[in-house]
Amino acid sequence: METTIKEIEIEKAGIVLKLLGDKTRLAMMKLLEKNDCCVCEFVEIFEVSQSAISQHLRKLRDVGLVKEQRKGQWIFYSLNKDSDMYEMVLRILEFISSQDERLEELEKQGLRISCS
Amino acid sequence: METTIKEIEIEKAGIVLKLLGDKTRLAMMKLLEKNDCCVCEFVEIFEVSQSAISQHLRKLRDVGLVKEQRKGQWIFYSLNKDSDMYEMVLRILEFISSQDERLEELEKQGLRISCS
DNA sequence: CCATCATATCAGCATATGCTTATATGTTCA
DNA sequence: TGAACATATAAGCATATGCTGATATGATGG
Repeated sequence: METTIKEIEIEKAGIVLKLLGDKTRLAMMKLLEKNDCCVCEFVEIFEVSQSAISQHLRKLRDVGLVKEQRKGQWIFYSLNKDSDMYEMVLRILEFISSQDERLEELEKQGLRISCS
Repeated sequence: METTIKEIEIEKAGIVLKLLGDKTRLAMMKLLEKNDCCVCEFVEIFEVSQSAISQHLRKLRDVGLVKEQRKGQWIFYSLNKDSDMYEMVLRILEFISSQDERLEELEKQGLRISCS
């Protein structure tokens, strides 16, 4: 049973692929595939400043790949399933090796608990 | 019947996605999905210099996404089916709208014939 | 061999990108 | 309200990227 593929204009696809073409953003998206994450978790996981994380998330949000949901003090990000690009993004992420060890590492350090 | 997906290290996938994240390269790859093309065809299709095309092709070749085959004066490029990335690339290209009108346009102008 | 065509490479430039630091905004809780 | 925490934004900088024009390399055919 073939699923129908929603074709995407090349300009739009190019924008999405460029976004995914950054190692940090790609890892963020792969993490979001399985777990919603808050900004502070990303900051712990990736060795960049909170500002850098925030800027990455904004780019992803600006093209509709992720959405945010505030929970009190924290803002949780998740994949935007309503995006035209969602299907393509999922297909791409299937090829990416899991990044969950990064989360588990956090868990061990007790850093994940802070946001839940 | 599910096909097994070959997972890719995130660094490597990032490199490929970044390459595909350029509109010109993405269109080139989409064209190559269905047709081998020589450099001069790309030059006619895209409104950039021969130098620019050559540089794009080099990048694609350097990471193994395409391969070249000389035929006399011309060099024909094709997708490299032996690449670790081939499967992922195909999956991505499935989502991209066809670029074949560009080739047909060439055909009309009689420019395609020159390279065959 | 030389002119011509096809392609690659080099050098330089303008713009895009990703990062940091500093600062602003928003939320919680005493 | 004010301190502390979470997140976003602004400004500035270094590097990456894509392009052009000039030139080099390689093949063809008289």
